[in-house]
Amino acid sequence: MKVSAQEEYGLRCLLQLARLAPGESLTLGQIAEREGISSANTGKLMWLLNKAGLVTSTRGTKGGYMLARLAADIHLSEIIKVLDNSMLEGHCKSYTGLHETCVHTDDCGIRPVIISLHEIVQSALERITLAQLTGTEQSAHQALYQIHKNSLEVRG
Amino acid sequence: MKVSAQEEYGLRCLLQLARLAPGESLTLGQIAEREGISSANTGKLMWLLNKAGLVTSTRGTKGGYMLARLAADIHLSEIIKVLDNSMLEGHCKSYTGLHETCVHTDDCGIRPVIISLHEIVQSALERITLAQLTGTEQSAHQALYQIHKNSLEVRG
DNA sequence: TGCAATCTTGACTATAAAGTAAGGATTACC
DNA sequence: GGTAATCCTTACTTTATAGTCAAGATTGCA
Repeated sequence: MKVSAQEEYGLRCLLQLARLAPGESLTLGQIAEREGISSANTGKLMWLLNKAGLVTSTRGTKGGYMLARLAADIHLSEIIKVLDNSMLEGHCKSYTGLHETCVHTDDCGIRPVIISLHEIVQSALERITLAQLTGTEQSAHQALYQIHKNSLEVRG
Repeated sequence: MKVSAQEEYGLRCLLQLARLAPGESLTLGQIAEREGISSANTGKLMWLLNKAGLVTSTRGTKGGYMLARLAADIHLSEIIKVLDNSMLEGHCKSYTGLHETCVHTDDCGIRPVIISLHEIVQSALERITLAQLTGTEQSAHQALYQIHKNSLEVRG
């Protein structure tokens, strides 16, 4: 259970764009340099983000990438979904009903756990926007920590 | 961000053992058959779980696997940790301080998010025991859903 | 128009995760 | 002791993920 490379670096690239002043843009090379990854790899990620409508791109000289919306309107849940929307694709195919001979269809104690985990993570990601991550490291951490702490307090 | 195959099937194998009456055990072949995966693969998973002290094994005729503790004393957090304890091993090596030239050391907006996500998931897994999963599908789901719902209610 | 800068696309390679196979070691039973 | 059942261990194969490369398409500018 880990954040994939694609998720992490894609999010990093978006964060670079979110830190720009309004109207500014960055080229592939600039993003790649700031993130310390190759242009080729960055290109692949930006293509995904562009296809999903999270960024806009312009080609040719003076081209580059910008966020398609305000950073405050882009939630982490949407970003993660674009970069790897497969958390619910369990290895047991019965989740999606595709594999009818699966031995777990009747008495599966695992599926509800995976579904609940997905909901918990998703609801945390829905509460954080790109804009919140552009602040200091401390403020971003506090925002998420608050969510975590809340869930602890209620249970006692 | 998904549950790995090793995590899912390892958990499934433990659940088979948790459903046994006290003193009963299952062989590799029996576990494999019930889970619909190969004996070879099951053997690898059980070896991991045995090494970590979650199950005990006896060799030879009449051998097999049992839980090393009561199912009510085994929390999902421990199981996941054994099967894939790498959620915090981010792709950016600055998380662990291993990669000193990482461009993100000073101004990393991502690390706190990953750390917080880890804490949120971990705290949910700490609240669920294997015993809770042996009940009906409904009861297990409800246990986790409650945690999720609590975190929502506090935020309003 | 021609050139340079840029994004786009598809095929390729490398690395990590998952799964398989086979022989060795241990135990129970006769 | 011998034999059959079982777990243990290492090496191998397959598959999925990550990352790279090179050629193509679009744009701005002289």
